[in-house]
Amino acid sequence: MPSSTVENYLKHILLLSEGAQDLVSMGELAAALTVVPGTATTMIKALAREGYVAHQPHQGVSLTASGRTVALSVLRKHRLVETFLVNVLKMDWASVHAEAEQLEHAISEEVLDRLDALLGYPATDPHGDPIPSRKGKLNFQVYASLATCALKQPLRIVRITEQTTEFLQFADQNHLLPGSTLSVTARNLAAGLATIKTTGTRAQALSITAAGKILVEPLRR
Amino acid sequence: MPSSTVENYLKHILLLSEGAQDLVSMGELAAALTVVPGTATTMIKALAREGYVAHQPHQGVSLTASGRTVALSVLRKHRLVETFLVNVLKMDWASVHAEAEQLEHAISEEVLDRLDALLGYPATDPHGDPIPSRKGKLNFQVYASLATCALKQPLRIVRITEQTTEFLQFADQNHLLPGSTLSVTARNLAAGLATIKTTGTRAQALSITAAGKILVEPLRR
DNA sequence: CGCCCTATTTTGAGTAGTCAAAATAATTTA
DNA sequence: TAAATTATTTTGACTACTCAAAATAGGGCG
Repeated sequence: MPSSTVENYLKHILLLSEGAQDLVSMGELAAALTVVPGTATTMIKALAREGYVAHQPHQGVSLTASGRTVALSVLRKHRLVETFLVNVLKMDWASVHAEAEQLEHAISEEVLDRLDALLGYPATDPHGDPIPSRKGKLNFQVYASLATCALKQPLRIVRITEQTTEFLQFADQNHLLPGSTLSVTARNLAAGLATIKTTGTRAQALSITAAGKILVEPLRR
Repeated sequence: MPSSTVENYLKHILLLSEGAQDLVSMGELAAALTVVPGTATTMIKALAREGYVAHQPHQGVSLTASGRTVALSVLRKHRLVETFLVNVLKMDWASVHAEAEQLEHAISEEVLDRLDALLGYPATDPHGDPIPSRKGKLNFQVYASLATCALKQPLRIVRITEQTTEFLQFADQNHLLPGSTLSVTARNLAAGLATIKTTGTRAQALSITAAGKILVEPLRR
């Protein structure tokens, strides 16, 4: 049974390689785990010895099949726990990430399956992040973001790809939740700004960086 | 913030000193934690340095006020989690102990309070063990057991003081659950046996050891 | 092509927790 | 009271994880 440290390394490698399909560098991995780069290197060498990852020295790291299985199981736990905390315990959308970070390493598959049933087998967590299936299938879809989508088109928010309390609180206060509908009225790359208009509120400005973290799909496709 | 190892040491000291009010010996503590006695000694010296326990060398160990606070908080988490697993997730009465053993170290006070509310502020867990209050008050009551109670008196089971899966399954299969009513028809100390009669079933024999783990109160007092 | 900058890796050291086995203290028994 | 038994403590060593700082490797730029 992998330790929670090992689970964290594997989970973060999975998250960092989502989208970008090449190797995860020691630098970004160390930053994500808030350890110094040397620690990440040491740990990755140990994980490689145990068959969880493939390490190309000076290039980066990727998950093996066995590492991916572990990572997906942890991610499933994380996202189902978040869903439980919000939907059942009515906890604050923005604060459940830290809680789930702890619980994901302490919960058994047995408990998880019952939680899944209690929640009605949700496909995504409250932030719109897809929940891996019990068999380890991650329904990964490529969405446009508010930074890349077409202008003046009716959109629905499907996912917020940033879990910090600050960002989630900001999104909450500006009615930028999964399910909300809106459109991008203008975008100025030079100024780094996008202007959006949510249904029922007035137009507001948003940095391109923030806009890139909010994924959307065209309304009634 | 104490590590989960520290939490486990403190919790077990509390459990072992329940009832017996003198010091907890290194031997029983080490056995409860499944470590060798030398490990327990080393750890207890560290805990004493941090102010969680008072250590009388060669005598035993007891909790300080601060150690007791931590231990009660962990116990509260453990028992509320067990109650949740049984009452909400409908898990098996006999298997939830091991699950709670993990979760008790990963759950925050915030989550716990909401769980408490969801469960309707229960006073005991599914085994009849009292749940410490948020303020750290443990409603400790001295009950008779099937090994010590009066004969031929109508009784109600209030608590099972042994958490192993095997014992709980045995209790379950023989209708010896908290709330069940029964009476002890005979007892033979020499043979180490008690004969009990549960309402609606025929008489059955029980070892005095097992009987001592089932606490009861007289019916309609 | 060679130097420089940056990322990575290595080295040495520290913390938390554990065990095996030797040393010591306490208690029981004779 | 002394010897024997038993419990406890100490010692030395090991695993997992971490950091600080020195060494090294790549890639880009002049």
